[in-house]
Amino acid sequence: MAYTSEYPFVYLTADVVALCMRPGGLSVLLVKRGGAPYKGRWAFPGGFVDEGEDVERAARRELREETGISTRGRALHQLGAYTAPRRDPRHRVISVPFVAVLPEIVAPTAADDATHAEWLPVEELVGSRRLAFDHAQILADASRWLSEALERTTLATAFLAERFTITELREVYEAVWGRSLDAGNFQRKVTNVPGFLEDTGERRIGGRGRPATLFTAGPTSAIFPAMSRERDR
Amino acid sequence: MAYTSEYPFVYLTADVVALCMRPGGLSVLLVKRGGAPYKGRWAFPGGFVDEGEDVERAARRELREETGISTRGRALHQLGAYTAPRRDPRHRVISVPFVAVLPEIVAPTAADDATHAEWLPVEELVGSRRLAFDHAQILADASRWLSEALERTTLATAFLAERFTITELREVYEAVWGRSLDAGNFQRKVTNVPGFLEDTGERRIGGRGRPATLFTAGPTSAIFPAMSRERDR
DNA sequence: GCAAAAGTGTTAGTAATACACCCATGC
DNA sequence: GCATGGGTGTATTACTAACACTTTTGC
Repeated sequence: MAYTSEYPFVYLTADVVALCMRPGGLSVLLVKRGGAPYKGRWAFPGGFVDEGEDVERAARRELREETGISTRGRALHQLGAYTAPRRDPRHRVISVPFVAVLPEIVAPTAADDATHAEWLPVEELVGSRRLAFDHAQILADASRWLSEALERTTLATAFLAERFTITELREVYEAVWGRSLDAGNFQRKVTNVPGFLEDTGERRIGGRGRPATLFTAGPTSAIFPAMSRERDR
Repeated sequence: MAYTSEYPFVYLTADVVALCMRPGGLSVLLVKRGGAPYKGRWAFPGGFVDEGEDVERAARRELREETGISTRGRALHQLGAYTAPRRDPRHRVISVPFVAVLPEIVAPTAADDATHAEWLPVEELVGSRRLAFDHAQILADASRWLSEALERTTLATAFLAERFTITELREVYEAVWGRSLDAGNFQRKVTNVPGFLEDTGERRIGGRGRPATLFTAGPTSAIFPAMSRERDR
């Protein structure tokens, strides 16, 4: 099938910046490129949007096809659009990346086209030249967006299993913000936001020290007043 | 000139949501569409991005061509990308809108293709069906973005002339947030943010009451702690 | 008992709110 | 003087930050 046009056009791709917490810290799901351009570099799962296909749907489809990971029931956040004329050396390709926050569960499966997918720590990638296209910039923008989202929304719970402790929640904040938080003050803050956390009445057993209460995410998505990240900027 | 492709493609447009303060409140610059689709409805200035052209540059160019208004030296903020498959009934066209905040100076000139441009109050447009394409959604998103930007950044000064009074600045906040603010507390807040306002030493003459001090915008772009918009959400 | 982790109490400091009140101008 | 709008003072309340302290478990 061939397409013709009297005017200049562009190709449209959807990418997924999938994030989760792993022992090495905040990590992002990447696939190693098997072909040109940027062969051998890492890139976000993603690909061309089909004719008539919704961009967010395309992002979910590409993630599933390339890594086997499903985002059913999870919100994706559109980061914007990356449109620089030469970001892809072959054609003008514009990318609409979506951020997906996932709990640490699923290992990616072998990809469909002989590439392979892996979780890599965000911290090791930001300054490096290991990412293809403008994906280092997209990752930096995703990271900044996430930091700000954690201030005003309850998104941090999306990194955790259905039931979690307040310490696990605090560790998400500490990993994303790159600083330690006072455990006592954090406890008080999050439990005083109505609808943020729901007490299950159960305790986590088996750890050292006093058993922690298990919570589930509540119905609220906004945190007011915001979690405070720093005194000055 | 004709273009061919073996894969589905899209057209890329850049639009400008130009905002300014007018007697009727926060207003947006619109052009009346002279042709199909949506003939007779209002739309943001904008149009197709040229081959190899930067999207932001295209936005500035289209605004200038259609309304005569220059955005030299002013920051544009990319709102994201609007990509729904049927947002334009003719072809798949994706729009990258940019928000421009302008002082109340320039009346738009006659447009280049027999359409005409006008400033219309945002408040009258949000619920109405007077806008073409998905521009009502884009305007709502721009309005929300602006409200949030005024909390954390010094963007409000971009609505004002080079020299302005604190009351004029407060009126910007009141118009965007749709609520009145305590004049005394507002005064204290903005003057205590280092680098927000710079005292020119001059006074506004000719008004009623005590003459107000004239300020210029300072070098700071972030406000910390943020301006508070409301107690609860 | 002791270490470890969860969770509470306490105090000080900072900022937002409400509103009273003084200041400087035109008329 | 009086009205008008600019600007400051002050008390209250809300939240954050620092950190001491208590609770509850495993060993």
